[in-house]
Amino acid sequence: MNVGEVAALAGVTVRTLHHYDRIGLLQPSGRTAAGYRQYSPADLDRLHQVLLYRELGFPLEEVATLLDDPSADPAEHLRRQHRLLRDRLERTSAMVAAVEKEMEARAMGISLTPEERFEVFGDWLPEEYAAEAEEKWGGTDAWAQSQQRTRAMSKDDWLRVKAESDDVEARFAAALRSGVPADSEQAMDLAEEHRQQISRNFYDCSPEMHAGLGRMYVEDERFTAYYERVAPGLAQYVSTAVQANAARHA
Amino acid sequence: MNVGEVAALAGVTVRTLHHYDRIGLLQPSGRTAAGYRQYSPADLDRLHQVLLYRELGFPLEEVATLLDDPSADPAEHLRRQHRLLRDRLERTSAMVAAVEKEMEARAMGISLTPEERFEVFGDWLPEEYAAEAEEKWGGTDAWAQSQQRTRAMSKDDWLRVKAESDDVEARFAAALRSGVPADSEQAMDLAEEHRQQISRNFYDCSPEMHAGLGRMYVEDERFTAYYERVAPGLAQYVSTAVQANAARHA
DNA sequence: GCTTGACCCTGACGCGACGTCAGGCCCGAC
DNA sequence: GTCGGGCCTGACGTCGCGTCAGGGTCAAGC
Repeated sequence: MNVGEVAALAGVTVRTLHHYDRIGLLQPSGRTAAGYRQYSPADLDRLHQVLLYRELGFPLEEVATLLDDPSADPAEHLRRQHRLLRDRLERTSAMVAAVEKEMEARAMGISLTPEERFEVFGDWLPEEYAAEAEEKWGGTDAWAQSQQRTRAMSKDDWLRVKAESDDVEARFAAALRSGVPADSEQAMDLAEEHRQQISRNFYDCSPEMHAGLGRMYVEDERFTAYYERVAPGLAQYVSTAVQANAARHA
Repeated sequence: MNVGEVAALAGVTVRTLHHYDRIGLLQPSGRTAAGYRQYSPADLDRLHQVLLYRELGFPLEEVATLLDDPSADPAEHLRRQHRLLRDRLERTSAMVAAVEKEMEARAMGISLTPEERFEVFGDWLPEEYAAEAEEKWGGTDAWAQSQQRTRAMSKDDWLRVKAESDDVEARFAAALRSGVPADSEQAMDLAEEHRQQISRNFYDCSPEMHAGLGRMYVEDERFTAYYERVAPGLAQYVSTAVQANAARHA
């Protein structure tokens, strides 16, 4: 195969293959009389490895040493790639969860601290700054800001949305008071209503996402506090109902 | 907050913040008399957005236009980020699955085509090259190569491993012949043995991974063919048993 | 009040991984 | 034989910073 074909197959540009050739990362095993690069199956194999490691963020030079290490068999590469990909999967889900949390916080008018927001990034040097920064501007105008931001919605819209969610919360509280089990059909129906309300007014909320939110309601104190202010025990109640409802939809 | 603190909090270098300042992507809202950069909570907020979009692969200039677009409220950013992150999650799982498939193919001595290997990369221009390249060197020495590669294992080791898996396959076939249901305890025990064999000899194979392999045995014709050669109906049988076993372990 | 060490500033150059011409050769189809 | 598409080799440009160099700032301790 010549460069153009390989490039098309692998989804890279010809220039990239030229580059890999020049830096010695992937030298085609042959050339035609006219000097055309000729790639063998083994070359493609190597290219595949290169692209995987590149995708995983390795600098090309390191990729070269990895692949040229004679003491590393292909199975070892696969195991390493597998491990790294799973790490990445985990990190990405953490980021997804963080974004979902932020969305829900906005919807409920709760504002997160900067520390939390950055949590999913750096390579976490914890405490240290946490306390210090908390001091520095823990109780500023964050709420007002958050409120103001939601002003993609008009004030009327916002009031309507607020009324809607107040309504569901009140009915949740009533169910809790009258002893309706949190995993009963009635409670699950309320949860479903809650989910659809979020989807309509804020962001598309799948049952799985909703279950995640449910867990958060009891794990994050601010969300807990939000519901506990409506009625004691409500956070746990809503959490259970929401998760039961998600299980029902699975 | 001054640069050092922000950098530590966000997990970036001071130089990065300098850079973002100069290109106008994130200009701190204030300076001290001595010229020290002073970052406000709103600045941190913006930095957070910047880092998210950057992580998602946007060039900084585009990030700036996104964030400066006055017609885009924060909720829209969250929705977009959420969407992009889920795409990424999907792509990463696809890559994980591809690596697992490759590992299993190696373990079973099956070799994949280059097209398949690259499938998870490019932005897929399908057919077109597929047929052509298949022609070009569909039936080369790939098998021999693959065998040779596994020579991180000595020949003796390989024979032992092969004997082990032949044994389990034979017992699967026997169970199938004597009418033992594929989701019976007996079949699941065989599946579990299969899983542990893989883990011992090739790579750490969780029940979920094993279930994925099980699906592949009936979805990919080459894996199907492998088992069908041992006994007709065995691919489906093993697949069912493996998935049942995985469900039992969940 | 003065030193000291940690932190901050602004250039300015360097680098990795290519993108993007420019100028020219090659090759199969008509 | 010529024409369009593909290939070649420089060589310069770009993006997102890393890495000094040379110099001011700030709080702590003496």
